Order: sequence, then C-alpha cells, then structure tokens
Amino acid sequence: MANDYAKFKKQNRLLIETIYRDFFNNNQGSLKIKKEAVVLKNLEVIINTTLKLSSEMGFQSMSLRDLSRESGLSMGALYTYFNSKDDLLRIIHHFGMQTVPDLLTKAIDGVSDTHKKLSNVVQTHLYLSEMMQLWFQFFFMETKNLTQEDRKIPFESELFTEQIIIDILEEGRQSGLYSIQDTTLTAALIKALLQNWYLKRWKFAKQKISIEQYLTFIIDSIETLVLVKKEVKA
Amino acid sequence: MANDYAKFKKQNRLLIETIYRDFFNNNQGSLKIKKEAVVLKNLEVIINTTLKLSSEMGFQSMSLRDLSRESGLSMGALYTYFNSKDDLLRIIHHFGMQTVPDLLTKAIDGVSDTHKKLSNVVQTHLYLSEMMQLWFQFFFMETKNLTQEDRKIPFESELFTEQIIIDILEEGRQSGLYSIQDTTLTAALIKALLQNWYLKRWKFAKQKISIEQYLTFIIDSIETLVLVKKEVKA
DNA sequence: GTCTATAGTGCGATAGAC
DNA sequence: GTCTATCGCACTATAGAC
Repeated sequence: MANDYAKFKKQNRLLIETIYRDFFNNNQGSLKIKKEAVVLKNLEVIINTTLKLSSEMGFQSMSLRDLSRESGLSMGALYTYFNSKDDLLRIIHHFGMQTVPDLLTKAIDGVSDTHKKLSNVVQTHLYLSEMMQLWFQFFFMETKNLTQEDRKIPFESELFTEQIIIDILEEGRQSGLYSIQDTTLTAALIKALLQNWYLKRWKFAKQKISIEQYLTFIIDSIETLVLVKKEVKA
Repeated sequence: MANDYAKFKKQNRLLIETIYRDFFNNNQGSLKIKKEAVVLKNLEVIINTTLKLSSEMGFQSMSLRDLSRESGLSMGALYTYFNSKDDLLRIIHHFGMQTVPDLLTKAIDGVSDTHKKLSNVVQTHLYLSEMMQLWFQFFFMETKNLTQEDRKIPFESELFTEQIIIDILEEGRQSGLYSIQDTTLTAALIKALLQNWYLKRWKFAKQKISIEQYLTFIIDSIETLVLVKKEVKA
C-alpha cells in the first residue's frame, strides 16, 4: 500500500492532458488557433498559472496582467484562448469537473463486491484530489465567481459523487453487510473526510501526515462506522 | 434536545455585540468617531452587509460602492470606520475570531467528566458556527486576501481549537475511556465534521437536515469511533 | 458625523503591427 | 499566432461642503 499513490499517479499521468484535448475538440469551431499542439501547450501553461496564482491570492485578485507576466504570454495572446476573464473561470470549472465523475464511475465499474466498491471510490477520490490538488481547491473556492447558470456544474458534480456513495451504502445495508442509520448523512461524512484532505493540506504537511496514512485512517474510520459489528472488545 | 439550539442562541444573543465593543475599546484612540452608540450601530450595519455581500460574490468582488449602496452609508462615512478595504477585512477576522476560542474554553471550564467535555466542545462549536454562519464562512473563504502577517490569526485559531480536542482525547485515552490509535487525526476528523456543517449549508438545507439531527449524528459517529467497545452486535 | 464630487490608479479588453 | 500600445471604465481613497 505504501506506494499506491505513486502507482495511481503513473497510471493517470495523461489524465489532465485529456482535459485540454476535450476543450480543443469542443471549441474547434470558435477557436482562433487551429494547431492542436499549440493550443494544448499554451492552455496547459495558462491554466496551470491561473491555478497557481488563484491558490495564492484568489481568482478575482489575480489580474490578467499578473497572468500574462507569470505565464510568459502577452495580454493579446491570452485572449486568443478565452473570450473574457469569466470565460477562463468557466473553462476551468467546466472541463476540469468532468474528470471526477468519469474516474469514480470507472473505479467501481465491473466491481461486484460492495465494500471493495466503497474503498475504491474513497481511494480514487483521495488520490485524484492529491494529483489535481490545485484544481480541487479551485473548484471549491471559486464557485462564487461563476454566473448563476454555471454554478450548476459544481452543484451537480457534488450531488453526483454523493449519490455514488449513497448507492453503495444502500446496497451494503440491504445485503446485511452494513449497519447504517442514515445513508445520506453517512455519505456526507465520507465526502467531508475526502474534502478535508485537500482543504487542509497545509495542516497535514505541517504534521507530516502522508496521503497513505490519511487513506488508511479514513478507511478504518469508515469501516468502524458502517460495518456490522462482529467482535467484542474490552 | 429538540430546542437546544434555540436556547444557546438566546443565551448568547449579546455575543456578537461584544465583538463590536471590543473593536471600539481597542481603537478608541485612532477612531474618528467618539460616541460608542453610533460606532456600535454603524459597525454592525457595515459588517453585516460585508458578510452578506461576501457570501454572495466574495470579498474581492464586492466594491465599496456596493457596500455603500447596500449599507445605506456613503463612501465617506465608511472610511471613518476603517482606513482601507483591506483594513475592513482584517477587522472582521481579528475581532470575530477571538470569539471561538473564548466560547470553547468556557464550554469546558469546570467540567470534570472527559466525555462531557468533548460533547460540550462539539455542541458549542456547531451551535456557534450556526449562529455566526456568515462569519465562519467568511473566515474560511477570505483568508487568502489577508496579508501574510494577518494570516497568522486564522492559522493559530485552527490549531488552538484542534489542540483543545486533542487534549480531551488524550485525557480519555489515558483514563481508559477512549480507544484511539491517532489522536491528531481523530481531532482533525472531528473538526472536519464541524466545518462541514457551515461549508455545506445549501446541501443540508436541500436535504432538510436540521442542526439537531446533524449534532446527534456526529456525536453518535464520534462515540462509535472513540469509545471503548463494550457490547456485541450481530 | 456624514455627505457629494473628484483625483488618481489599475483594470479588462481590443486594434493593428509584425 | 503573438506582440505592443492604448481606450474607456470602475475602482479605492480623499478633500471640502454642510
């Protein structure tokens, strides 16, 4: 288990590139630049720089002049990849957030054992949030700045993920594997523990808690809470 | 237990006023306005409006023109209560955050039973975060906009609260009441569950989950995790 | 103690050269 | 496809009337 995250990272190293490719394919008509290689390269620089600056000062505080300076692209060049600052915000949310449900759905696809499904979802979510740390923090912190229409994206993403967990918990309850009073609240608890990892990275770094340690801890805690008790202690 | 929150709210209804009074007392020398009653009244309007607008659009996106319009005070009047927009941000963090450790410390003061201490801390924190909902959300979301120097305030507040919980858990472990592998991670888990309430209010409102229900649920979960097991089940 | 009017700055966005 | 130069606007902050 010690190098599981390294393995995950290696297996999914091309994941973020598919986000840029999706963006290119979906906007080929309206994009001013036609060469895929150029678009992918610059989009990566622009988005990485935006995520970095936003994590330091917030998206609103970041001026496009900051972004231009840090990314090495001129103001004019930036505007060939997005139509406005708000458009850039929308792009990051819209294309980034598709990755989460995709990967979680894949993680339980073909798995028949209920508890294996649950631990796969927890592990995949945790590892993905580590790999895309700045993305996840951005999703959480910058939702306010989206238009009301675009706020549906993170809203539905949260409920979709939660529903996956609820379904697994319900399945386990019905088969007699789990003993749960309230599946909705239990799913919310699991999500809170997952979210806690990427929202409080500074704290865990300070306390020298590794992602493997955190994973083991939350899996153990979840098991204590949901599994039917079989043993006596004390 | 059904109306415990109502009781807490009633008992602490003057709490927020003391925040404004502290501000007045600490800045009497430099403040341009000398009448306490005027300061308290306007400070309340200014801060409430700031918290409301920030919860909708974020502090950076809120212009002082917005604040002027919504609060009913002119731009000029606003600047007699703070020296700059950043100063307003600092004031809210600085004076608001003192309330949390104060109240938590009081909640365990004189209580000798370890587990009663723990449940008091959890209940007080949860109820306080409900009563000062917009404040807590503001603390969490707007830390980024503080100067590096002022960022110590939320930083130390988080660690102080966590230390209170760690101490109680450690006490329970040593007396044989609790069975805990890692007190630091367990305290972080408890904090995550508390934070989850005010960060995901929209979700719980949608699911019609009351604060009393949430309190019961997290207290039960924490007990399952930390108390030494005494019974068999299944 | 609060107002209106305005100075000064830096922003998002674009036009046109290369 | 990327650059520099610049437009017009909205912002923070303040001066001076009441």
